[in-house]
Amino acid sequence: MELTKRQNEIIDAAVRLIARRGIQELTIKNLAAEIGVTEPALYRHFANKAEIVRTMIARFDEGSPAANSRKKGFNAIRAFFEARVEQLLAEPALANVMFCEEYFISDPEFSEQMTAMMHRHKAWMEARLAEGVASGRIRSGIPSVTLFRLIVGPVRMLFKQWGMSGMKFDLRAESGRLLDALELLLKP
Amino acid sequence: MELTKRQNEIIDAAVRLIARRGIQELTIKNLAAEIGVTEPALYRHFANKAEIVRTMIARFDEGSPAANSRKKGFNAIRAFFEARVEQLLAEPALANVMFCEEYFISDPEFSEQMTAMMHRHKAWMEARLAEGVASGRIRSGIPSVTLFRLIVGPVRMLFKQWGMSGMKFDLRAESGRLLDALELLLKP
Amino acid sequence: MELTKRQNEIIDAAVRLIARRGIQELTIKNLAAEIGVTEPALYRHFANKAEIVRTMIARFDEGSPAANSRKKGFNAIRAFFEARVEQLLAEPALANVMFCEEYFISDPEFSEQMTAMMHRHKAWMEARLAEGVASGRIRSGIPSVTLFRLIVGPVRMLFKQWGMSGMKFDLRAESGRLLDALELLLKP
Amino acid sequence: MELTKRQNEIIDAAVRLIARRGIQELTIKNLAAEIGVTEPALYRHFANKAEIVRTMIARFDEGSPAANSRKKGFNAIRAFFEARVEQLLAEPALANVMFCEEYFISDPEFSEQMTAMMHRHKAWMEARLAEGVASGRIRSGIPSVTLFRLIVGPVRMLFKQWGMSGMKFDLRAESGRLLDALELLLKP
DNA sequence: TATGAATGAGGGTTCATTCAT
DNA sequence: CATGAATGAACCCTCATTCAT
Repeated sequence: MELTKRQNEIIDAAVRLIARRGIQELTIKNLAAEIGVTEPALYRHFANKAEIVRTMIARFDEGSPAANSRKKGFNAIRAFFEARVEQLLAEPALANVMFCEEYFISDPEFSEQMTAMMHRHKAWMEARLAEGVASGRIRSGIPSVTLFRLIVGPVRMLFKQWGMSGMKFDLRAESGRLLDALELLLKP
Repeated sequence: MELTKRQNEIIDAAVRLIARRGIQELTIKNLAAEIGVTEPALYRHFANKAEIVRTMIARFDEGSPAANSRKKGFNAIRAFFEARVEQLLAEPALANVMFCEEYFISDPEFSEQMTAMMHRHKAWMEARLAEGVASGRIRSGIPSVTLFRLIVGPVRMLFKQWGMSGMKFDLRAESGRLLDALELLLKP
Repeated sequence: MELTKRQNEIIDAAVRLIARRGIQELTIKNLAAEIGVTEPALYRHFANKAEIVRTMIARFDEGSPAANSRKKGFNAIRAFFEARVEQLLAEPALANVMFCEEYFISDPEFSEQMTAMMHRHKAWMEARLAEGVASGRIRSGIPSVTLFRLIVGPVRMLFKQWGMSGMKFDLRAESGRLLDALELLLKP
Repeated sequence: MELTKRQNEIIDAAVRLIARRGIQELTIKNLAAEIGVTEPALYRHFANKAEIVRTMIARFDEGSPAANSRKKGFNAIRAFFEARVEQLLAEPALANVMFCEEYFISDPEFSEQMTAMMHRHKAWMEARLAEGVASGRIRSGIPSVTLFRLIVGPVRMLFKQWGMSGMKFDLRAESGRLLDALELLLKP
């Protein structure tokens, strides 16, 4: 995804706006004011509001950890989430963006994009889980979709709580505890 | 919470609307149309839109499992979630309502209400977890907040996936598998 | 077509607006101002601007001369146009409305409506022309579509000139001369 | 009228745009896109949009038949319209441009230009009609303005129908029939 | 209890045009 | 000669809400 400087500025402003004031305040007017231009100016850089939001989601996903790591099994999963934690600490506003999905459910284009993203993540994670099971580091006998939920569910909840709490607790420490517990529980 | 017949009708309609068309479509106009009255009619029964939403959330929580069960430890937690599953199967539209929290983050009154609800649930669950640890049926050594996330995170994710998938999979079976897995993993 | 009092007021205002300031000035804002209400008020009475324009055209056509006259042949045609002249004299603003067709060409719904109207008029007139030919009062040998153009073309041009001139000449007298000439020329 | 190559390109694009998508779609943005330049580029060649439209109308009129023909009376008129037919067949897009007059009624500058054009045509045609009456080939007794309408009205209607029908009928044949009929009817 | 009519505020978007580069 | 970026004004339309009836 190639974005111009201005496009990135706009996406940044959108993220800030959502973080500070909630998704409902993400209006073209507020966005323009946040950057210091008039509303029509935004339309030189994006065709419409939907495109801004879609780009925001895509850019967020692109900042996603490289899957070409050499790690395997649970270690790869841990690395994935640790990278996500660093991403959030670097740009805390993202925490609130992560959970706007429901807002866009009615828009089929968003739904499609979000579903595609989710499926990609799920496929990747199930591959890592399979590696773990194969190498005897992760229990067998639990359906892979259940395993996926057991891991991703708590992590998402943690990220969300951190965002909703106003980043008031130590995300790195808490996510460390959570991943340790997960690793422990999943051992055969 | 005492609601008149008409008030309940309105809340029902709101739930249906969110379920079918998403939170963005919950407008006074659509709500009135859904019931078959004009917009001002709604203001005879609720002071404003915020009150409708607040009442909806509260009513949803009220349908929450009785805490006065005689069960203890993980059994109580399992019973809690099984009751939630039955509630969802009885009124599937609720699945999509459960996850509108973000939408209301910016409104301090909603935030307060939601936070209070969450804290109540958390306190109750930590008490049950403590019982489980005491009776030796649940591992010790994991911080209670982490335990809470490990349990509630996956269940919430399951409910959400069910709602977003259009109720396309067998919720009772999947939640059974999830709770079995959780019980297994949490055993010392 | 049943229109409420307010709907008729709105259509009247639209006609006045077009007459005085041209089709380009027919905006929701101007229309609302012309009636003395705010813009959203219009949307209680019409779904959108297109519906206003479509209703305007339809109402204009409805004021069209009764086809159930007992007259036959050219006499019926003459009566038709004389009635149109009286309609225009009674509401001169209509003259400018008659010729906005091009403006709406791009909108398929308008096109359809206009085409249907035109076809109806044409069918009626060709029937009258056939009567005239049968009774020997109108020359035979000229294709009916050509005859139609020979009659309607000049009349439309007259109406348009009257509108564009700011109603500055005696429409009744000029249309009398035109119809006399037409009758004379068409005689065998 | 001296136009640069680029100016002619712009006018051509304007004509195409109106022909294909209607007068409402003649925007600076669409015009620039049609040529493949950016919007400000157009302002190197024309002072503003009004000038583009005015030039378009003027160029259309310039392509008008030479009045210095040696023909007289109805023959001259027939030649005039036959030349117009050939002009339209050569550049069919013009058909839709011919009838945008109403759109510009509100603009006094356009009105003036259009009125001047019309008056010129009318004066020329009345001179030809007078020749015809003098030589006994055209009936006398019909006011010249009425005669003008009787001739120009049907022809304009034919051109317009051809444009609106998407050039779907044989314009040359139909105009031949129309002119034949006119000549026949106008004979003393 | 409900309605018809209205409103102020604001939504996203497009317009012709300008200006520095 | 053309562009990228921007703008003021205006567009149509929807929002939650009010008020007289």
